[in-house]
Amino acid sequence: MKINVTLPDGTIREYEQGATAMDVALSISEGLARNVLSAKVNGEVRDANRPLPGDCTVQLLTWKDDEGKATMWHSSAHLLAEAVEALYPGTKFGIGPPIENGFYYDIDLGDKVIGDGDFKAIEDKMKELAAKKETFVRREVPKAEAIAYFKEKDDEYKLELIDGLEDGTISFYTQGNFTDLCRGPHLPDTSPIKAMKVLSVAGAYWRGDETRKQLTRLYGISFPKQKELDEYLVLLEEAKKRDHRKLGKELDLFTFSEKVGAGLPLWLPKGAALRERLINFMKTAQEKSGYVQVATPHIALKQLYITSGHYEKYGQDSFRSISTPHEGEEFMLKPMNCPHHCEIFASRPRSYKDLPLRLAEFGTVYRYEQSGELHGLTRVRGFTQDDAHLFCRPDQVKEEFVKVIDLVLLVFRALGLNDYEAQISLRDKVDRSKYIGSDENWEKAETAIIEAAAEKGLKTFIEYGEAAFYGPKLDFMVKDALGRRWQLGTIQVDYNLPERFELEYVGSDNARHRPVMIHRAPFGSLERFLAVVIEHTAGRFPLWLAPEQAIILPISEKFNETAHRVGELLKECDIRAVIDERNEKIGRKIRDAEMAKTPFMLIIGEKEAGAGTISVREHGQGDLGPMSPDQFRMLVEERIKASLSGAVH
RNA sequence: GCCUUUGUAGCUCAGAGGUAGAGCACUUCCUUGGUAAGGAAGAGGUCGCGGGUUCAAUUCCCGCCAAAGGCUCCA
Repeated sequence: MKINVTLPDGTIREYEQGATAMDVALSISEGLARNVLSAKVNGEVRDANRPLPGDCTVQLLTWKDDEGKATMWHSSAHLLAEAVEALYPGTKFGIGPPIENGFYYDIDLGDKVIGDGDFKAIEDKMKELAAKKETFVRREVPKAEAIAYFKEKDDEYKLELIDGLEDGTISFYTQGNFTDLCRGPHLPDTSPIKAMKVLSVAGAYWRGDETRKQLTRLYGISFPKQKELDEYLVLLEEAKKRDHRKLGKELDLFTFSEKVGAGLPLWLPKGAALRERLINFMKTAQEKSGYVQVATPHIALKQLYITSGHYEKYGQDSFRSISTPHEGEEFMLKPMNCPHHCEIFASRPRSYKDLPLRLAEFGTVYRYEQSGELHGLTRVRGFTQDDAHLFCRPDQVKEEFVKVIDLVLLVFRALGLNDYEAQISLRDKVDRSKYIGSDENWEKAETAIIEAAAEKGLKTFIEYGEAAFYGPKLDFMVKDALGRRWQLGTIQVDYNLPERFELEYVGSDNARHRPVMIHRAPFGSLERFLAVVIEHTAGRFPLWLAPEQAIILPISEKFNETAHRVGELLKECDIRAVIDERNEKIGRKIRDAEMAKTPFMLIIGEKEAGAGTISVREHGQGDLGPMSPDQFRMLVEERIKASLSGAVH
């Protein structure tokens, strides 16, 4: 009896009954067989050495495939566990899955505390075990046996996991002396795991539940070649160098003060200049798109948030309300701008002819994040949103969505964020009880979002059940220069607030209708967005955004006066330039300007002063030679135009 | 909030149970120089804050604050 195996290229090969994916690989080439980590059989990832189920399709997975990596890392997690058990007998094990970059294992070490000083020993043990080329043996076990095994080991975590499994679907994997409850799949043996590193240790609640015991989580990563591990470690170093907290300090962008409070960034002049530039950029773009600016105060009566529903939902996690000398009067720091904007909409009767009404505000909001949540500029307690609320008729949703997408893409282009996709978050397919708003409106909005995204040619994926209870949304996922993913730019449809604030407009039928509200923030928050921009550009901001576009470097103090004249000239053509008048040699001034990542250095000495030119040096590029100030102006204009190309409409 | 780690000059970091050090930055002077660090001198720290142990604490212990890596949640 033979079985037919269909390969991805469509060829069909014949094998003996009981053949494995590894046999398939071997029949193609030995080299391929060496690289096979697991295999996709009829679309399901399985062990490479597990017998094929009969006629099937087989896709061999190697390190090049995400699933292959996942197999490698999953097996590495088991290897980590084996090493930990060998070093710390009696350790209990939670779960140990592969993740986007590597793997982790949650363990309970009892009273033993593990720190980074212990990593080396664990890595050495892992290497020792991996080199033994231990086979991963899969075994299906009856539930009773599985329970007995982990009762013996006194591992309550595994027992709890088994408790949730059906008899007949339980499998164990064993490599060397370590046996784990596991669905798999795994590598044929431990030998492909050539280079590994324990990266960090952290606390993690069992099953992510704050009320349950906190386990020790060990993060690690592994590679088939030492060189790849080294490269990965270099990438981590690069990420560290680009860390916006570090660059923020080095480039004098922002700071924090214990006296002011955690999570409350203080913007220094250069950082504030970045913010201003982003705000002006967005204001200009929004004006073109028919937005109007509004302004609202930083506090409002608590009742406002009771009306909006935010108090009930988030009141506990907000700043405590502010009381006044007046008995019973309470204000709150505003955690969002939408209720205020709703009241602006409601301030007078609205006609369908007024819609869409697009209210925009760079509104600073305050939210009490838990202390452990704070992180540089990406997670703060006070931040400024490039917020706007579009009040429109249900039939206008799609058109507005298209326009907002344009705005988001404009931002991405202007900052060189060219790798992105959009997540369309829709209702749960089955359970619709948790959503408010009529079925008809939801369908209209969901279709509108899908169509708008398609019209703009966005690369999208749909997530069912990810919509907010008050409406569907579109979120942009952006990859930065180091390939890290960020969620930026969100557009949300909201049926809830217009309902709660009883917003109405008069339709062409002279009847009252409820408007649909769209929340949108292309930057999200200026703080978080700048953090991403800093890390994406490594502090080398696009010319249009750079706080200082040029620095004038006189060769000696004799030319400071000429430098000032040039400075005035540049100011007149809106080029932001400063002068380094220090009593230092030119080499020193250049070095400092390079370190400060100033885009252009303009050198002025005897030659230039005589010829009425400036010698231009570009950051990271070197000397561009002498040119007239006017030529330099054109160069700057060209560069800005190029970096905003397509961004100007 | 919880777990692990950390907190010494503006920055990066060394150090030790007997009340502190380097480099850079800063100030002054010399130098007036051509594409990534010129030279000299000087100033600068209650060693995160508060308690405890000790003859003596910045060092050891406890508490708090802040930061880092995670967990959880997110309008």
